[in-house]
Amino acid sequence: MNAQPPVKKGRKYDQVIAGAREVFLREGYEGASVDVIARDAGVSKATLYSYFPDKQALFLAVLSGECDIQKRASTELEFRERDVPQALHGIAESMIGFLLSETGLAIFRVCVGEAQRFPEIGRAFYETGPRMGMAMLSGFLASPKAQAVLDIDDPDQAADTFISLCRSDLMLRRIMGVDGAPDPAVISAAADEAVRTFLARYARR
Amino acid sequence: MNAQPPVKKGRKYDQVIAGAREVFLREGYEGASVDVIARDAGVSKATLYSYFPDKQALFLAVLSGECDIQKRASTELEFRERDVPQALHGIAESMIGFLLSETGLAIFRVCVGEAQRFPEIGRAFYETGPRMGMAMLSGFLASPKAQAVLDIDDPDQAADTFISLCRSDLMLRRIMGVDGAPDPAVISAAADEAVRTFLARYARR
DNA sequence: CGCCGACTGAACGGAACAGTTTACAATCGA
DNA sequence: TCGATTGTAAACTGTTCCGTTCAGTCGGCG
Repeated sequence: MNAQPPVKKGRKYDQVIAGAREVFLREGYEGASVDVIARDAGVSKATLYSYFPDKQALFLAVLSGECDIQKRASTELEFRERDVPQALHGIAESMIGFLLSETGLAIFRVCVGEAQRFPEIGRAFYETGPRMGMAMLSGFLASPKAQAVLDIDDPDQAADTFISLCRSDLMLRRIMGVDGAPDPAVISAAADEAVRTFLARYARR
Repeated sequence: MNAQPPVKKGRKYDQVIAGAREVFLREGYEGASVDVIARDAGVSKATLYSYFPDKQALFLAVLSGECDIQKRASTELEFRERDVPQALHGIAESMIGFLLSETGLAIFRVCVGEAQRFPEIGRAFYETGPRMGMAMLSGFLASPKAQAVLDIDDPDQAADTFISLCRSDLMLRRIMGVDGAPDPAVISAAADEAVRTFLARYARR
């Protein structure tokens, strides 16, 4: 996913990416037509094809950008709260919030749908998103500060458990279009529930 | 999803469905072409169109069938093990096994990809799959036998937690194509982990 | 000014696709 | 054996789509 666009000739590059992003995330790869992308980006098709050799390259460029965003979001998780349970609650809230956000869902949807056709996309999504988040969280769980309160042998396993608890029925209902946008109070309650279960398993006693 | 095919005229119906199933689950809705489906089903395109008015109806018929299968799988969960923790382990194993199976993944993938375009499919998947499984599990958790061992106020919430624990990083890696088919021992270990966390939260003490 | 690179709009070729039609063959009940 | 139902192969229609081409516009710069 590190293939830079061969040359960034002109000033409309960002515009093309933005339009493509919107259409691809809305329609998927097969569903998106290059004509629609060009129209949506406010750019002629000729211009679009001067930046990218074909539809697939454009798609990969868009997804690569989204993965970078995910990566940044993961590394910005805030562990420096006063209190370990509070820190966990904060992490759970921001994770759930991202998972249920329109953007987070759209990326997930497209990656699921296209991971077969473009294996590198599935890989890149996993590495920059869940894997990165897990690594961050695992690092925190292994820190002396966390270990003072938590009894964790396998931080990776524990991080997996924590994230799984965040990925609850709520997320499934959003993905499947059963629920609409979530109430912040609902997110907070879900985070609470996740932290309670996690502490029940891992709190020192 | 209850719209029956208008009439089941002839003997090739099942053949058509089988072919369509294979292609749709492999390629998604947009990716699947009717010509390929017909060829794959060993049937002429004219025959196909004598059973179904259009591609969309065929797609809905296939997914409707898959949902029925899911439903049956959910209702067949086995709760009558000697021991509650053993029962939970068995449930976790069969859930994880299904989630990671080629079939389970394919249905999930297609539903995620098409839930936008066909909202009723997202709904139907959720109701016949996760919702149904949750209801079964919730019923078990509320039963006197389980309540003797478990301290559960909100069985639905607890069922959600249990299922979330089953839907771990393992599933994500499968969906994203990072991992291949899972080793049964790995599934058993994941089930173990899920049950341990669940019991830590809900076991009476 | 005159030049040049970026961009446009529109058209086009060729392919794929959904769905229809037609002319013909297989199957089967009576 | 007959006739009706069911299926087939292949061509065909009309649309959509990707990717290319080209004549021409625009804005900046020497």
